[in-house]
Amino acid sequence: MNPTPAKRKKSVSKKPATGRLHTRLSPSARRSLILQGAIEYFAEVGFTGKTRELSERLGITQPLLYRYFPSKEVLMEEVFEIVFLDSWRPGWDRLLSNQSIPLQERLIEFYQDYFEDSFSKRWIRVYLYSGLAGTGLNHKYLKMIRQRLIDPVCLALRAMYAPKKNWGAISDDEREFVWVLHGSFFAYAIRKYIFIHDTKINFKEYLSRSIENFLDGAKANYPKLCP
Amino acid sequence: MNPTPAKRKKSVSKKPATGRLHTRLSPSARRSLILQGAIEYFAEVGFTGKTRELSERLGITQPLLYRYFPSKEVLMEEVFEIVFLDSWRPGWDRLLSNQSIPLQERLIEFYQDYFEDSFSKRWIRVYLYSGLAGTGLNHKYLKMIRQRLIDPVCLALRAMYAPKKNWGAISDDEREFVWVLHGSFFAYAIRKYIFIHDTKINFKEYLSRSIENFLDGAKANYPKLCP
DNA sequence: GGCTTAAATAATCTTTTGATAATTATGAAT
DNA sequence: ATTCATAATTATCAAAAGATTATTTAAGCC
Repeated sequence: MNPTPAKRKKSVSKKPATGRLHTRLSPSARRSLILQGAIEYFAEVGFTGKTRELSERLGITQPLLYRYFPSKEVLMEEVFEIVFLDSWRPGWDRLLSNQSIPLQERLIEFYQDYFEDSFSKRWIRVYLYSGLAGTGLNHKYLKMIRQRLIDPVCLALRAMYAPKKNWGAISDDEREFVWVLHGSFFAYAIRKYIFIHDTKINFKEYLSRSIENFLDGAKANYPKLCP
Repeated sequence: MNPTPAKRKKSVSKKPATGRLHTRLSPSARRSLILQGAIEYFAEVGFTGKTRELSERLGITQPLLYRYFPSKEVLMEEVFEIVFLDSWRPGWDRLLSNQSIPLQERLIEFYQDYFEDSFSKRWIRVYLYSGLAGTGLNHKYLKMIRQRLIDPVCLALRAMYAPKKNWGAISDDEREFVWVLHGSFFAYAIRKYIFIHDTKINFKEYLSRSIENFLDGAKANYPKLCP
């Protein structure tokens, strides 16, 4: 039996300067702030991150999160959704299919952007955490990459190296051929940002060299994929 | 105030067949069993897995884990250690440097093994969890791969495609060239086992095609890496 | 078979953390 | 300035999960 129910320490206001104890925002503004903070936070610490810590960073109380998101899981799902699906620049579709530029240059430009946006320190952890957590979003993401990146590159390779062949629908073998390139960059990002593997290379040179090497191989081997 | 301290239900023995309530093993035997079970368990569910669940699988009580490992973290670290460092078959060193076999065949054979052992459903999650958790083991692992795989392949590429050039020490540019191949397979494993991406391809053909494509590119581009 | 050691268990503690209920106080409308 | 709807807080719950203590019991030894 506790003798006295241990009176709580008087809470010290975290914004002492202003007279207001807290700011009152419109629901949409607050919701958006929370979401942005959550992306930031989960990207950094992973999805085992704690709601209390998140709220602290946001400068709000933990229960307030629950006013805007019914559960941590729902909040996480919205973060996934944004990171996975809203991270494709619309211009990339045009770029990748733009036949007036050599494929090599298209790929270099695309991957320079893509490393800034997606294969970045900011996102790469989210991808992996999401994958490990087994959310269904992975499939949506892979499907998007297939439709907007893999398949267009397949078509470009056909046009470049075997334009006269009688190709049917794009096969999984062709797709895997292109995934090799994409995967090698994905793995590079993991090594760099997850495994913290530092190398003294010129990134831009690395990029063009990898792409050039890929295309040189493709010239010899992609045509063989025609049934 | 609870009226009566709620007598616990009489526990039902989980091994009812035998007369013994539990088996008594030597410390080393029990420890080893726990470690094996932990590898199995954490590989399956990740390192957010629960000690209670692990103990249940092992057919022992949860506190018994603490008799052999002071904390869950220490147990996890031992699992990492085994998975990362004890997973290199000694024969691979000889295979990769065996100049009497074409490099292409050496690589195919190596990666067939490596996909069985390391880039397997069993291990790939452990790699990623360990990386995300930021254990120091990543560096040891990368160093091992560099010394035993990347560098030997670099030397083989030099010997094959530019034997007369005057190479110095292996450069990071050369290493990254080879990491592209390794990374593309790593990414393939992640797609397959983490993102559960199913493709209808013949794996062995995929493997040889990727390696062939890599080597065809290397023939044209690896010599350019000579300073 | 009885004795003893320590392997193993049962019971329990404690901390962490997601979530809810009750209360306060902000800022727009009047 | 007063009112009032609701944004935000304080206080609290409840379950989960790592860890500890006290007790039981299996197996080697005489």
